Amino acid sequence: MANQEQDGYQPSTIEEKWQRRWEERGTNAFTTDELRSADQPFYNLMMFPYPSAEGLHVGNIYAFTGADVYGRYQRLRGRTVFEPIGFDAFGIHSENFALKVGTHPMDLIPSNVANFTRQLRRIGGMFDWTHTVDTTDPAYYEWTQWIFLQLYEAGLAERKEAPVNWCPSCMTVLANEQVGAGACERCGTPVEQRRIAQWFFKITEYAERLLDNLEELDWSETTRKAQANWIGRSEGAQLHFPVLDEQGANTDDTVEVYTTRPDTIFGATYMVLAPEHPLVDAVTRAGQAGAVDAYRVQARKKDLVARQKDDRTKTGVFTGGYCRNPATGRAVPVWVADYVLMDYGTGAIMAVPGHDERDFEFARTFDLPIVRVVAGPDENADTPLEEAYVGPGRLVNSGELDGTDVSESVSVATEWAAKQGWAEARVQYRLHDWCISRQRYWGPPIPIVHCPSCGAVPVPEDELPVVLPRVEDFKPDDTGVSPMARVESWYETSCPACGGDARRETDVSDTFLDSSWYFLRYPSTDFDDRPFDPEITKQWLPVDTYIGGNEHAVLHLMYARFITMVLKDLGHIDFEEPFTQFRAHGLIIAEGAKMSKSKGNVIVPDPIIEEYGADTFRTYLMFLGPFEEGGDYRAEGIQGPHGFLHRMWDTAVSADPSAPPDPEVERKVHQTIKQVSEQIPELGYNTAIAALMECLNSVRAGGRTAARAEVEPLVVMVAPFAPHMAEELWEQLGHEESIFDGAHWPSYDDAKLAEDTVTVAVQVNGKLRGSIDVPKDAPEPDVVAAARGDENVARHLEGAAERRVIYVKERLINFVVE
RNA sequence: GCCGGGGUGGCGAAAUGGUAUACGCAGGGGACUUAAAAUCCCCCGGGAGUAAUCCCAUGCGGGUUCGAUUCCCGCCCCCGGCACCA
Repeated sequence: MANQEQDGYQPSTIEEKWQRRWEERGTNAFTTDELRSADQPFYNLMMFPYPSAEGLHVGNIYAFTGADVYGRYQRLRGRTVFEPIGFDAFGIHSENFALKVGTHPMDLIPSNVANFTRQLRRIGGMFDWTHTVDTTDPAYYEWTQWIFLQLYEAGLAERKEAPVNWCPSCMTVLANEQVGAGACERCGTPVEQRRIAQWFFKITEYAERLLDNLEELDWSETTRKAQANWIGRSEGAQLHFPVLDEQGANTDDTVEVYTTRPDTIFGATYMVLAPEHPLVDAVTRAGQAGAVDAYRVQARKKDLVARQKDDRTKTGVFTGGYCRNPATGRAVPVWVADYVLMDYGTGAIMAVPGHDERDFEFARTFDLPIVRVVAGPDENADTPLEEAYVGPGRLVNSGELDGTDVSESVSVATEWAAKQGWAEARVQYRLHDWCISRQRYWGPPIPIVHCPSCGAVPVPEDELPVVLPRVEDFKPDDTGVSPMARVESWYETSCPACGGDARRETDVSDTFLDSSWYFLRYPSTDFDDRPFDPEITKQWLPVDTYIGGNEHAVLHLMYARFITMVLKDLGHIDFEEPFTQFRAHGLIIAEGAKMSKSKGNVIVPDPIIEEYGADTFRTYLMFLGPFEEGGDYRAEGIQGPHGFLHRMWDTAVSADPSAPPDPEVERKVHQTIKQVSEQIPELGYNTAIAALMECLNSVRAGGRTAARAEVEPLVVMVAPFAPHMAEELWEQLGHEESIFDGAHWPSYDDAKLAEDTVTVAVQVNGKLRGSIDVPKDAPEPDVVAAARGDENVARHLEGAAERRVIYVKERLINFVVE
C-alpha cells in the first residue's frame, strides 16, 4: 500500500525542484544565437518593477503572474517566448528612501534587487535571467545617455529657461505629469513655480503622430483614450487683435489669441492676458500700472494649488489698455487675470462672456458687457442671457455671419476672418514638451559639458558612460541645482570641443527616460558596444504583448512611444510603435478595501506562498476576477484553488494509463479545451480556471478513476497557472521533456463537442414553463410536439389562442399566446 | 464638469438577445474515521404553498422585442483618470 504522505501533492518540494531544473537546464534562457534564429518569436513584456525595500507586493505579483500565464500559454502554443524582467532602480523613490534610512542608494539597490530576484524566482515566472536589465548599471545607462545624445544631435533636446514646477519638499523640478492638482504627486506638497534652465525633449513635435497612431494600436480603449486626452488636440483659430494707443489708433503690437470658437468673435467684449504674458507692460496704462503690478506679484506668489483649487473665484485687474476687435472694429478693454494660463495657446484670450462659462463669470464679477451672438432654437438676438449659452443654434448680432448654423460656423468664420487677414486656422495641443532634467543625484548624468567659449557641448559617444560617482552627501538642497554641483572633482572637466576648462552638466535625467527604451535593451544585453543589436531587434521587436498597470497609461507609454518614433526617424530601428498589443491589468483590493497599512489588510505574499505554494497563489490570484478588472483578495478564498490543485494532482497520479476515455467525459474535456483556448487570449483567466474546475469535477464525478487520456489535456491547460505542478505531473505521466517544450496545447474536435441529446427550454409568453430533452438535430415539428407534451406546458397552453411559436434551434421554444 | 470602468445571492463572481445566479468561498446537513485532517454526497436569492407549482428579483424609471443582465432613452450611486486647456 502506497504511503499517502509520500504520494500526496507537496508544493514546496515540487516547486523547489522545478525552479532548480528550469535554471540548470536553461529552460527559459536564450543565447544570442538562439535569439537570432528563433523561428516564431513572441516577445512577452511586463512592466519592470522599481525594487523597493519592502519587496514585491501583491500588485506586482498579480501583474507578473498574469503576464507569465500569457507567456506560458504562447509557449505551449509553439511560440518561442522571450520573457525578460529587470529593475527600474533609478529615481526619486529610491533616493528618498535611501535618505530616509541613511543608506547610500548604491548599497541599498543591490540588496533590494537580490530580494526581488529571490521573490521573482519563487513565484515561478518564465523569466530569462540571462537578459536582465538594471537601469542603474553604467552598462545600461551608457545607452540612456546615448539616447539623449541622439535627440540632442537631432535638435530634439534643448535647454531653456522655463517656469517649472518646483517641489519644495523633494527639492526638485517636476514634470507637468508629476503634478496632480497643484501638488507633488510623490509627497503631496504644494508645488511652486520657478524659473530654471532645464533640458526639454520636444515631444510636442510628435503630438500629431502620437495621436494618429493610437487608432491602429491593439490597446485597451481606456489607455488610448487617456493618451488622446493627454495629447489634447483641439481645432480653432489664432486671431490678431491690434493694441490701441491712448488716442484709440492701432499700434504695431497685436495680441494673439487662440480660440476654438472664432465664430463668436462678435461677442468678444474684452480680452484677458495671463499675468506672465509679455505684452502686459506694453498694454498697461500709467494709471493702472500699480494695480497691475500688485496683481502680478500676487499671482506669482499664488502657487499652482491656489490657482487650480476648486475655489475658482475669478480675480483680475484692468490694464487700462484696449485692443481692437477686428470683427466689430470696436475697442475692447484688456484685463489681466490668472484664469488665463500662459502655457496653453497664446497665453491670451478673447473673452466671449455670452458663450463661455468662465468669461461669463468674470464679466459678471467685473461688470463687463455681455453680448449674445448665438441664439438657440427658441431664442432670438435679444433673448437675455442668464448664463453662458453653449448649445446649438445660429449666429446673431454677428454682421455678415448672421444666421450661420453653429454646426458649421467655426469653419465659416475662420475662412471669413482669414480672408480679411486677421486670423488663421490653428491646431492646438495640450501636450507639453518633456522636461527631462532633475536637480537630483540618483539618475544618469546628462552627457553634456558646458564650456565658456563653446557653450553646451555633447560628450563624445566614445566617452560614455558619464559615470555617476559615489557621493556620500547626495541630499538635495534649495539652490535649484543638483547635489552634483557640489562635487568639484567631478564636474570640473575639459571641453570636448576646444579642450579648455569646462564644467559638466550636473543635472541627471528623468527616470522615465530610463524606462522609455528598456524593452529595446533586453534582447541585446550581451552586447556592450551597442544599445541594441539591429539583427536581434528586427527579429524580436516590436513587443508582441505588453502587460502593465494603467497608472502608466499616459506617461511611460507615451514616452516609450516617442523615443521609439525618434529612433525610427534617425534610422536606428524600422518600426515606430514599440508595443503592438498593450493590456492593463486591474487592481487587487483586499477584503473589500484598498490595501493600506492602517487598515491592516496588506497582503504579504511570502507567508502565503510558504503555506500554499506558488502554484496555488498564482491560481488564486488569476481566479479572483477578470484580469483586466482586478479583484478582491479574501484570505479564505484561496481554499478553492488549493483544493482544486490537490484534486487535480490526485486525479492525475491515479489515472488509469490504459483505460479508454469515457465518451461523456471526453466531450466535457473537448468543450473545456475550446473554452479555455478562447478565454486565455482574452485574459479571461478567472473563467478559464472555472472551466478547468468544472471539467475536473466531471472527470472525477462519482469518485471514478480517470483515464489518462482524459487527464493529460487538463494537465497541459493548467500549466500556465500552476507550472510547477504541471511539470511534475507531466514527468510522472512518463514524459522526459519539460511540459513547456514537449507538450502541445490540446486541440478540440468539433465532432466531439456535440451532445446526442439537447435540453430545450420551453417558454409560454417568455416565461419558463418546462424543459425537454430531444435528440440532436430533431426536426422542429417533433420538438414542438414534445414541448406540448410537457404537462406543465400543456396546462399553460390550455384554452389560450396561440399566436406564434418561436423555435431557437436546440435551445428554446417560446409559445406566444393570448 | 469631462473621459473611462462598474452596480447581479451572505461574499468573490458567471452569462453580450434565448433556461439569470456557472465556478469558487462562507454556511447548513450527511458518509467514511477512535479522532482530526483530507476526501466524497446533498442543500443553499426572496416570498407563498404539504406538494405539484406560482409570484418577485440583475442600481432606479421608461422603451424596443415573442423574449432584455445584455440593445435604446432618461436618471442615481461607486471606483479610476483629467480638470479655469479658451
